[in-house]
Amino acid sequence: MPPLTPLILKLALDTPLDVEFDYRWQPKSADDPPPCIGQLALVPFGRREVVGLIVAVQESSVYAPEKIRDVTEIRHQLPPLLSHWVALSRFAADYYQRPLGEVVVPCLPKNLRALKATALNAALKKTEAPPLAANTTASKGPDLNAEQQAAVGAISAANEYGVTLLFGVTGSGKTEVYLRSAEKILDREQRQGTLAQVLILVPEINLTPQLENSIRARFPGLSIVSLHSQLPEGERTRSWLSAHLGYASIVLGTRLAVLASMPNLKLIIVDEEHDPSYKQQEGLRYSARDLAIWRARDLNIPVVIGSATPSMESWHHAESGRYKKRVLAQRAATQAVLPTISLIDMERIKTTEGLSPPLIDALRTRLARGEQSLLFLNRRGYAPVVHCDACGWISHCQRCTAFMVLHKPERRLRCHHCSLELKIPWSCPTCGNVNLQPLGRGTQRIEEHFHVLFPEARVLRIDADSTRKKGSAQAAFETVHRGEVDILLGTQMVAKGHDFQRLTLVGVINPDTALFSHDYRAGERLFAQLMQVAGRAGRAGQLSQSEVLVQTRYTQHPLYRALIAHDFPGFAAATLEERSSAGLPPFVFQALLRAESKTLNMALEFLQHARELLPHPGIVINEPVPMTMTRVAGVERAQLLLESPARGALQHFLKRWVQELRKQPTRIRWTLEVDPIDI
DNA sequence: AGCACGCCGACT
DNA sequence: GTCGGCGTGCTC
Repeated sequence: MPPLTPLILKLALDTPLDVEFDYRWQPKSADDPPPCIGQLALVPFGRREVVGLIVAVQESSVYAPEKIRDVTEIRHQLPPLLSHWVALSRFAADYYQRPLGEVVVPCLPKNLRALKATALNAALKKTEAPPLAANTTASKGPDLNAEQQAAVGAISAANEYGVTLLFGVTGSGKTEVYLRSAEKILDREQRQGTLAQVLILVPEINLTPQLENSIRARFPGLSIVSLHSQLPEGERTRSWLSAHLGYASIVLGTRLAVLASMPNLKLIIVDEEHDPSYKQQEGLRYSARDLAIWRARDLNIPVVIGSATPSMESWHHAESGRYKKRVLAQRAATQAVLPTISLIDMERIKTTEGLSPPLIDALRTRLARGEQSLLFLNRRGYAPVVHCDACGWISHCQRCTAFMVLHKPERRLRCHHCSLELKIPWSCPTCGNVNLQPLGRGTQRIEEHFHVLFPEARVLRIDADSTRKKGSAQAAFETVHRGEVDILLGTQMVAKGHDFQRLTLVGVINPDTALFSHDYRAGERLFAQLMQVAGRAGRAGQLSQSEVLVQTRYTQHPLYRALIAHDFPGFAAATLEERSSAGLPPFVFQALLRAESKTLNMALEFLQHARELLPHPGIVINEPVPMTMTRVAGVERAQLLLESPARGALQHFLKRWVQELRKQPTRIRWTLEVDPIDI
């Protein structure tokens, strides 16, 4: 019998050390199946055991033989992750400057990286294969208009990589284009006898169940799974396995689903592509939209990104011809028309509790007609600050560079940035004055005033505070849909997704602060948010003309002029012009090094040191500066902005720079963010 | 990141 | 006399 020769396996493990670890695998018998790339393995690591991904199988190691430890177990029961998936993970790791193991291990469901394989085995048993002639026949959807048909035709005809930007106002039927394109591609592949899968990414978890139900109804013969972070662990494992085994024809998920293993992926759709929640803000700080596009290119398949208010990056690419642009200019429901948007000039008008007479009149009219109104104020709580008229005391948070917000129903002052919470002080902490004043207005204060103004109206407030309990947001929205609410009032939570059939008025209070933000993306976000909330009105069409009223002190501001004209292209052109002349993205590429420390000086000194660490031709490294919100929960924060007109040059520098930074002896926590969206 | 070892202050 | 603070060192 020939000697059984051992193999060396290289594993990616979930550790900040940016190396792959060598392990020995010794066959027990001649027919012991050898491990292969893409399989998971349990290995001893230091004093514990961990699950890692096999990224190479070799004959020998450069590492001293006595230091190499044996693999504990290969997870043969799980088919290997394919090279496309590993390539995607490797790209994400390189691009966002993290070790491969920190990408590939945490994105697997917990049951796959557990030390015992029992849960994995149970989930494998429970994950059902679909009937092997799967029925791709879709139930009949609504008729498409000419624009929709043209978009579906172009998307589904493509047999190769290409990015289509589907630019369509809310209600123009983008979802229908997604579903019809998916249907055509699944059908085409089935007729060719190949298996196909479609990945649909959406920004919000709470909008997923609705879309999931409508997709299920459309494709009764197909297996459809959803993937998002709030899924119970067992279900998440089964969904993931279903995608990985090729059983699920459609995977619907939030940003984390972009890293789902889908061996037969043929089409990717990214809905509301501009939405900031596609950007992961901790750990691996990736953009799911950007990774989706990379993935499509690697697989040579089409990708559709859709929005009524595309990101400047995507719009720029569409204008330059790099992406194909498809426009849906009309609302799809036959009688539905766009709402009229008007500005209320707050410079000239007297208000009561922040509400102008025209807005109050409009609300009164809707109440009389039995129609619904929505009031959008992106500020929760009763008042953002409490103030003492006598001595000037203001409700600062002790631990953050922020104010404590007054929450009247809870009788608390709350910091929205750390967990700090205090009883409302009965008198001024410095001078004893009992007459403390709430300054400014939040949703609670408007709600209180509505009860005075319209005692007969049914008012419902929806914000993070009113929906703390699990399922309460869902329940609140159902109340609105049942028509049991006359005036809906809320923060950005009410701006997304829901079609309110009886809604004919949208009021916007105090959107102006974003116009003067230090963050150059604030305008882009405000425009998107206002278009989105405006889109809540007039979806059904059978009621009277819908109206959007925006209270502002800057009626001549170009953003508002474009808004009332429903002119996103005009707004985008002006914004891109500004970005180009100011040298901002998408015309330059950025990275941000952030440092956290007990004192601001330590953070700034570390960044200054980092700045001088390496020569950096072609890359501008700005002065270290304190972050806008310098202190959060007692930690001081500063940042360093890097800019370059060349993405490749920036990437090349970051790689070497991070290697140097990791070597620095430091007690300072730092993070690097590539393509930051909050500056 | 974990997890251990190691050397100094306030408690049963 | 021990419990425990977090400094520093290592992980194939």
